[in-house]
Amino acid sequence: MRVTRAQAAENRQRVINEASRLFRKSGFDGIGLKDLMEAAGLTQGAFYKQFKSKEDLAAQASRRALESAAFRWSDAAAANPEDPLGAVFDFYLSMKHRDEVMDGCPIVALGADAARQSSDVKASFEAGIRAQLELLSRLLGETDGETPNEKAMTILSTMIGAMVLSRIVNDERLSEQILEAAANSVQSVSTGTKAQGPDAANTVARGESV
Amino acid sequence: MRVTRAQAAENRQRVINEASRLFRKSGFDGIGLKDLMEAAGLTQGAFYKQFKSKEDLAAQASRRALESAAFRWSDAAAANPEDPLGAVFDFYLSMKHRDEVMDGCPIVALGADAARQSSDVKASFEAGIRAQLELLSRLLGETDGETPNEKAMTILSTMIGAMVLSRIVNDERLSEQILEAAANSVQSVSTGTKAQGPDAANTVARGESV
DNA sequence: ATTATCTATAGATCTATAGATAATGC
DNA sequence: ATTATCTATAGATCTATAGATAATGC
Repeated sequence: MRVTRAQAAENRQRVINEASRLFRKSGFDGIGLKDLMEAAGLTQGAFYKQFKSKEDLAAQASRRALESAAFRWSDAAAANPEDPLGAVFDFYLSMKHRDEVMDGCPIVALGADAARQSSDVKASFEAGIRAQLELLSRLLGETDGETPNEKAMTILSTMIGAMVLSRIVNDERLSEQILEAAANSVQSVSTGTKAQGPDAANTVARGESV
Repeated sequence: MRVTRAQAAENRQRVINEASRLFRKSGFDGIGLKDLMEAAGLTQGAFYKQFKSKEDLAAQASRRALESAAFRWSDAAAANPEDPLGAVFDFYLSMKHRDEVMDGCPIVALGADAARQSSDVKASFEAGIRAQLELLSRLLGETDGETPNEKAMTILSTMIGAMVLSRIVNDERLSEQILEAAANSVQSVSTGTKAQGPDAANTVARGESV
């Protein structure tokens, strides 16, 4: 039954990865150790050789989720060198992102939960939030030393709030409108221009050619 | 043991009120029926004469929480007829609000949870969100018929996102900066002016005299 | 010899139901 | 007679631990 040290380390990573997805889907309290371990192909009994407690896993999984989010952000930015910032907004504020809770932004999926968790979990989130603020600041061209940048904080707040709202409401149309309004807003905040009419601004926010 | 019909109705309201607070504090999955009923001075056994299920109570309590939030918004607006919108921002984006989870904005406290709940719970939230959007639109003087208003959606997103973020991070200073950045932003979006320097804008956002 | 994982289980807690009780409401 | 609440409990599930097992690592 025992496996190699390398295999055990790999198993541990798989548990953390699955947990980072399943916690986002169900909340920290919405899924048990049995299901978390089974998702990684193990049984519940193996849990406590790898983790101190469920809370410990929550902190590890949160860190992983936020690292994964950082990758998605920089991937999106890298995919469009013309307008990296617009690409980040475009991907983040999309219906696709709204519908993929398990792989989407952990701040949206677990934000309310995280505020109630241990300081370790919150530390995982804080590190991820700082990373996103720094990326935004850099793309805004406002690395004025005094990080975190105010404009970046505003933009991140708008993005997260919009995604939270768009996931709560039943009305598909309202959900989409909220995302579009946020896209227009962050776009105009980032360019320093005043918001245009919905249609024009929306086109810009979506990165389509004019 | 039986009580009058009026008393029973009152008991029911007390359960809903307590639940609306305790769910915000602990999440829908973070508190059980036993504790919810005891908070209202009853025992667990009385629950199912009043509610169909825990999920049913979650929907009722969500509605109550959002109604209560609506009152706080209009109270804040009414308290400052000179600048009702600024008063709403001021109260919402305050450290006090950040620290009073049980009586604070349910969208922030339960947003991530609500997205996973039944359609009934989401309907409770959606109604409350629409009410807040309408109040914001009205205060913005943009009741252009086509509700919900885009500016209102952006402002609400920013407020909610900022509060979510400010509650997650351990660092008190960062937490406060996020709220201040959001206050500056929503203030400048609502007045249509471009954001000023942090200090000046902050003064305005806080409603202090210049 | 050590140990990663397994099966099994302890003890607590969760939602929901059943039946008793005592007061209301007719 | 009806019923709001109570006590008690069923049955499921949760976190965490204990001891067995079988393979690794020395």
